[in-house]
Amino acid sequence: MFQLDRQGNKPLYEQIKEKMKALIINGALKPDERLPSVRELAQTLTINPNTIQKAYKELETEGFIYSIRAKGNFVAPLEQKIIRPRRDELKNELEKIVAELIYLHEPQEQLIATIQAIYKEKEEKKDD
Amino acid sequence: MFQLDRQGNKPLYEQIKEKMKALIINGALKPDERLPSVRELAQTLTINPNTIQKAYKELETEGFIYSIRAKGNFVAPLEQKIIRPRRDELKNELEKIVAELIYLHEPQEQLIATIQAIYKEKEEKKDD
DNA sequence: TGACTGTACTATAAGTAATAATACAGTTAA
DNA sequence: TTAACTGTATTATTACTTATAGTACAGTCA
Repeated sequence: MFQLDRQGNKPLYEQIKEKMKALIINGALKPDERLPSVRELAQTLTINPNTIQKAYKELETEGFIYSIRAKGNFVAPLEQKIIRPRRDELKNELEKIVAELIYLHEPQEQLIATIQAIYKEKEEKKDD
Repeated sequence: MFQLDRQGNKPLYEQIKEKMKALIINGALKPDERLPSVRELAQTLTINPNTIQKAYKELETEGFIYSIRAKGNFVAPLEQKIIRPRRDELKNELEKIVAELIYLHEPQEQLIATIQAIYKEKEEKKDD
């Protein structure tokens, strides 16, 4: 499914969160699709089940997945009420990055071309 | 100069790094301008000088400031050889954010308008 | 029934973050 | 030259975080 970096950079549970989020966002995991169980994924990645549990728990509070006791963890369909605040957060992070790119003299046209390329790529790969 | 959030969110030294970076990036601190001394800033923020020192040290290894022993820490002028790798890092982070914005159905035109607005704002405020 | 699920709890070890107190050596202005 | 400032380094201590380990409980389901 994915691999982790053990060289003490980021905490393992943070890495798991990021990887899972990426799979959900790029559509590799569909809404209501089941995630690997905590024990299963722990064995695959050879880490402790508690670490997976921590990652899943935070993904749930952030609205990316939901969990059903004794059945599993599942990809949460997009909820309208989550969109607005999350979009605002993302735009805030975006502004910092763009500000630094401007500081590095990134031309406006070039950055916009980059954005358009990302949209085009996602448009082509979407199959949901 | 700025304030810190003591409610255990992010480490203090990380917050200091971010705030200083922001001041450098938006031009509030000019190249070769002197930063507050570690003891001075520590007193202002009522935190430990070692915490400031840690932040400054990392800002130096990241190329944002340089330090002269017994004189102070200073804003580093932009170095050509730093630009390329840093720009690549930023574009990488940018791609993750844009991917999530697309997941949240942000229209391409709207995102581009946001980017243009940021450029316009920075253009107006630039006085270096 | 048996094997799977999520969840909870306790304990332990290692690492990180922050504070505190000193110390040393170079700069600079009075 | 002195006094007050600079960055830097070191050691110690405390609290928190990260990760592991083991165990347990209750619900699901073939």
